[in-house]
Amino acid sequence: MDDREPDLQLVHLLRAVTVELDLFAAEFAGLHGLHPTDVRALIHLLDAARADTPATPGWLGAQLGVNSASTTALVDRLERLELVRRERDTHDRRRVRITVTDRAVTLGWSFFGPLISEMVASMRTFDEEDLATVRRFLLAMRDVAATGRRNQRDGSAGR
Amino acid sequence: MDDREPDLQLVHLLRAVTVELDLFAAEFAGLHGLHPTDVRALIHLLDAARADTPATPGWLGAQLGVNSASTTALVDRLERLELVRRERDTHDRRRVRITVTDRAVTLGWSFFGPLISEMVASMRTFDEEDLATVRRFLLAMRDVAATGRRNQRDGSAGR
DNA sequence: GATATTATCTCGTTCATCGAGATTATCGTT
DNA sequence: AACGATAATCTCGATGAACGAGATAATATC
Repeated sequence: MDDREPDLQLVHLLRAVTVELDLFAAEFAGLHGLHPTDVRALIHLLDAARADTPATPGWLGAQLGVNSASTTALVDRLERLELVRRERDTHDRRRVRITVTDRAVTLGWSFFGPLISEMVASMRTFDEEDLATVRRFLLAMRDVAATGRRNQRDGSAGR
Repeated sequence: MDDREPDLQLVHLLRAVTVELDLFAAEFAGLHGLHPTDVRALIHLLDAARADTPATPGWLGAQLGVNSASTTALVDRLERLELVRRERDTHDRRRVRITVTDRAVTLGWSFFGPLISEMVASMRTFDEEDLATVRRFLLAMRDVAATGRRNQRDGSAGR
């Protein structure tokens, strides 16, 4: 907490935020008999539904960084809990479309709703220019992490 | 990605960053035969070492949100990999101090070093005032998440 | 010095995740 | 219009991370 370099302080602060959000999700998972991965999956699926992006097991597995066997088991779990449904794609019948149920939307809202509301409320203390700066910052950090991830994977394959 | 509410966009962007960082850690874990939890533990332990905060199994378990049995198993794993050592506290002999080895520091640096460097470099494109705004923002979001987590836990116990 | 509290660990069970490979559907070639 | 090649998903068996319940040991409290 007493980094000389002010920039390092920010790196750790960013990480502290991710730690808190992860713990928040884990707390929710435990309370509802879900596993952390289930919650992460739910987030991505709800996002996809809201953006009208078609979700498939393959896509979901890629989002979460788990292999195909685990993804099948994951979708099985969510289906058993009636949070998602599997539907064969009519155009490409190798594909399975994962759709979220109303129950999942309700559950997700009960979970994220209060948190999001609080966050938005907290953002009200920032003016437009500040928020634009923050957006620029977060976009930069996301890209650094995404690029770093690719480099890590590819670089290690090369040794 | 096309939220009407600009603030919601920022919430999702913040989450996108945490998703990327989690995937980065998972990637690293897989490459080194570690589990995601091991990596998370390592981060906290390296932080504690740098800040000279004494780390114990109980403290570590609280940081990660896992129970005492899992924490014991976790420390066993890390000890077997020679990333940490257990040392009985001389003053309170119920306590075990977890200290990181040089190997852990090296490993952690090889992992986070490049990412942190890239992040710091990217921060150079922001002036002092911008970074102060971002710091204020991240502190606010961290507190919202931390408070929300407590409310979630306490509120559900009350029903 | 008995009792309660705190910190860590042990045991047995459950189930998420993995690697390898099977299955089914589609695409491009000839 | 049959062919191997590629793609998407699923099955199987094995491994081990995480949990709950409770044991053990040291310290604090009365």
